[in-house]
Amino acid sequence: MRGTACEAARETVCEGADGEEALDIFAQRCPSRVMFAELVDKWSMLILMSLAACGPQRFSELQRAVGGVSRKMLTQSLRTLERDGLVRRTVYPETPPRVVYGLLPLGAELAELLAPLGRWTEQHTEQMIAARKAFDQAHTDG
Amino acid sequence: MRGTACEAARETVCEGADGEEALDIFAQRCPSRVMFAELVDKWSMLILMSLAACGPQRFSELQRAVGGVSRKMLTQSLRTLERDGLVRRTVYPETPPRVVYGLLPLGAELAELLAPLGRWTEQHTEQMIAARKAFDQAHTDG
DNA sequence: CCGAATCCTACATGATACTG
DNA sequence: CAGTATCATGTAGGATTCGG
Repeated sequence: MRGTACEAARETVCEGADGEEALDIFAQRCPSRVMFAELVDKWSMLILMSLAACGPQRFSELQRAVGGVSRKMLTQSLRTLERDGLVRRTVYPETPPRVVYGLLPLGAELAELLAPLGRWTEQHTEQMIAARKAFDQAHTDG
Repeated sequence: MRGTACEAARETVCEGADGEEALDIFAQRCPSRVMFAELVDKWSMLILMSLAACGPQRFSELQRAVGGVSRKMLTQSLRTLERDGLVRRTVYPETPPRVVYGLLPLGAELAELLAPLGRWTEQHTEQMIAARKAFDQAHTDG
């Protein structure tokens, strides 16, 4: 509930001197907000969901699984996920090299929250498109 | 589970001629993917979460609640949410004008999936920052 | 096969000023 | 108060090329 007073001082520097629990994604400069902004990235979320649904995958498998992702964005997103402790990168020194990405516990936890979001989107896409169409028609008389 | 074969043809045009259930956020050109990419927007998600946590709010209240959002982005995000049937905009023709935004059922549903995501982020921010620090140190010898 | 490094463009976003 | 319009710009992200 974000505390008792929703309209209260939200400009708290997000980390009180003594009180804990001060991390707040609604606070502009809070580390939580920064992390949140990074996590709610299209590619990162799809990657996590794919790894959760299909298990560890190679780079090229992931690129095929996540439709439309470029090598650059895939690499970049995987790096960030690895850096934050969500994904583990394993290199098998063969020739040609084989690299496998898998979820760490932290990433698996997060992926469990993401899956419902993905399902919900698929199940309500038509409804939202219909709403959009209605909205656009109602505003045709501009 | 994304069907049985995870490595199967993901390039399905996302909408079979007869079969339903074809909406797939992993498919590049699927309407679901487009919607998904729109929904996982930093500002939109924070707005939905704020409305869910604090109830209907005025424009300026929302701007204060969602730290760092500009009027432009707030307006733009609210328009999209309204267009997609997630948020309702109510104008009270007073002077000065009063405009209140509230969740429609569809938006409330989605917000329920978003709240855990926000909490999880706040609860694991420190852990991710620690992982990041460790990662960066391990790669200092580059 | 798995990336890193460059280059380059379009769009997202902020800043600012104006309106009803 | 609640926007809209315009301009400026940074950067996300695609295309391409090179390396291990």
